Amino acid sequence: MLKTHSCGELRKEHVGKKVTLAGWVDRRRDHGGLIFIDLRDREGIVQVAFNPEVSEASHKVADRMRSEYVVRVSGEVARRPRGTENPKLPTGEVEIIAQEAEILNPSKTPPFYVNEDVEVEENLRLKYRYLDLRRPRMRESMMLRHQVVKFIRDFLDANGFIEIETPILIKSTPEGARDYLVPSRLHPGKFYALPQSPQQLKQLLMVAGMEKYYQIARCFRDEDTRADRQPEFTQLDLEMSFVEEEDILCLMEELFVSLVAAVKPQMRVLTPFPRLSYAEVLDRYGTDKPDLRFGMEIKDLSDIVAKSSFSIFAEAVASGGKVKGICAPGCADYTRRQLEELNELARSCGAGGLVTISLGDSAGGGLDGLSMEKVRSAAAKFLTTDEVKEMARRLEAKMGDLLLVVAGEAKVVNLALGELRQEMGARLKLAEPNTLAFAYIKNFPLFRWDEEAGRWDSEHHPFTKPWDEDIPLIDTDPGKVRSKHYDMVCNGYEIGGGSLRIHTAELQRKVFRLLGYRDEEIEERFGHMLEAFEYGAPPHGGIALGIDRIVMLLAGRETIREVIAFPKTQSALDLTFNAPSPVSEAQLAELHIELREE
RNA sequence: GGCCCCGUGGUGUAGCGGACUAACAUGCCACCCUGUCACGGUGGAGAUCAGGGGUUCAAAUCCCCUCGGGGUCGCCA
Repeated sequence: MLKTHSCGELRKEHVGKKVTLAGWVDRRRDHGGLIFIDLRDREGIVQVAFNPEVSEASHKVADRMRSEYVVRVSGEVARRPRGTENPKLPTGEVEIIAQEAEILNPSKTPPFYVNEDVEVEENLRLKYRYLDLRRPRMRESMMLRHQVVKFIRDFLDANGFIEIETPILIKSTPEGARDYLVPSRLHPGKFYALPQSPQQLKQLLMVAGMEKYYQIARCFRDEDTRADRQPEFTQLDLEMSFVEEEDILCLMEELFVSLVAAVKPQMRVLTPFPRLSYAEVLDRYGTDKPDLRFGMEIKDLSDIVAKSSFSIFAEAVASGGKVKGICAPGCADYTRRQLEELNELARSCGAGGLVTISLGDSAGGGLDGLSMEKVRSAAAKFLTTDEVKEMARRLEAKMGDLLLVVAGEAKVVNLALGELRQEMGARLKLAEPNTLAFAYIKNFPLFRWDEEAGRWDSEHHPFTKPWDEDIPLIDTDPGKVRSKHYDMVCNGYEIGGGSLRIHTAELQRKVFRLLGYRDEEIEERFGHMLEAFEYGAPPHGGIALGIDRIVMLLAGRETIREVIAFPKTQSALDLTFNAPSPVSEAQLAELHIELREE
């Protein structure tokens, strides 16, 4: 090794030791006589003092050093003179008195600060990702990610799981997300596809008797990106045989509780993880991935205003819709402009509009003193004091609060209020950043009617097991069939999902038929699964968790790009390599591909 | 594909019709400086204001188009 110690590890116990360090120049302070270099490596920073009276030669070398030069320094670890210790550095009690120094490689002036944590345009960071990754924030992200994956592997190993790799070149299945395709050289006109997830493979591993499988699996989906979505991403994929739903949910709960305690002990995990039904979360939070770090629940007000002379409310109820609301605490003094923004948000969700009801000013106080003079609302003249009081009471409001009420079709009302709840939660900073509020969402419908295609579609995927008692409904009322699927959510993100799977060919075939596949299609696309299920497939189930999103939440970052070493842009470009790129005519010819004019 | 936001020295920002010959901070270069640690001091270089077109006596500033980036809806079984 070119070094005997790492910069970050040196403490006063090392005083007197002769050490050799190698790393990058984080900062240089030239005092004319004395030169100080903050030397940085992966583990941290230590100050090196170049004194011409100690070593004329190395002082000369230090004179040429600049930011991000790669240098090697030998010298003695010394206690810093009294009064010059730096409490901001873990190594701040000591410094290296340089005796020898060499520049291993100079550096151009970096295009952005490596030694300061300032915002830099993201495409510049991505182009020079190798410099960006030197910055402390990114280094911490990468280390955290490593610790998370390491912990998961150790945990699952201790619980009897074995890690098995599955192919990256596999078969295209037109259902689900758009596939990334790989042309075959040996089979003209045929293509492999990159896996969207190892779903079928892990089920076959259960048929194979592996009983407990997991994989840190790369998955590929050719769909548009988001802050929490990339074309390729990493899942913790796992599957178990002979399990019931709670076996998996409890195991994952144990995993996360111990994981957070190990890698982020300063974060609080709310336990036990609540199990909520899909219908319930839509009703109470307006989304299937609620942020449960704060309340502000959506309440049904339909019965209160069914007979109201405010026709928008009364008519919504009369035509089978709902009137629901949330309470924004302390927002009674919101300006017209602020209220209009919220109205706009509600409309963008498809709502006809938003009715806001300000309860007095921000003076606070109980509802007893509420009179219509203190109510500010476009609907004020149509509402009675009792109606407003009742609504306020149900929403657990007090004077000074703002009621946000939406009327219309239940689905739209929930969606709009869900968005408003999220928005108000963010504005009022109701979500504690160091808290992780996990929950399981269960009892999804198995099928959803696809208007466009005019047929039933799987809510998740066709291998999900229905409730036993609902199986007859597949023939009579598919929309009522409940599934054995569960999602794991945390702080408003869906971080994973799984299910118990169908393990008999008979039931699997029945589901495929409902989804509109002809028998020969079923054979062509899923024959391998159906046949496998005829050779003693055990009951099984599993879950897949988004590693990128989990690390993002643990790192407190806004996008998964912050926890991926080389992420892609929104338009799926890799700016470090400039991928995708054209290929030569020869390469195309070998793959039997001819480009067509667009 | 729709909608929204952003693009000004290397970096991050200010300027939002005339006082802009474009400001500030930092970085960079030179010189000075032996206890700094975001060292300090003096001086200097560095910007066709993303690109194109238009309105105007006058455009970084207003309008249109294009490009690039981000957010989001659709999409993500």
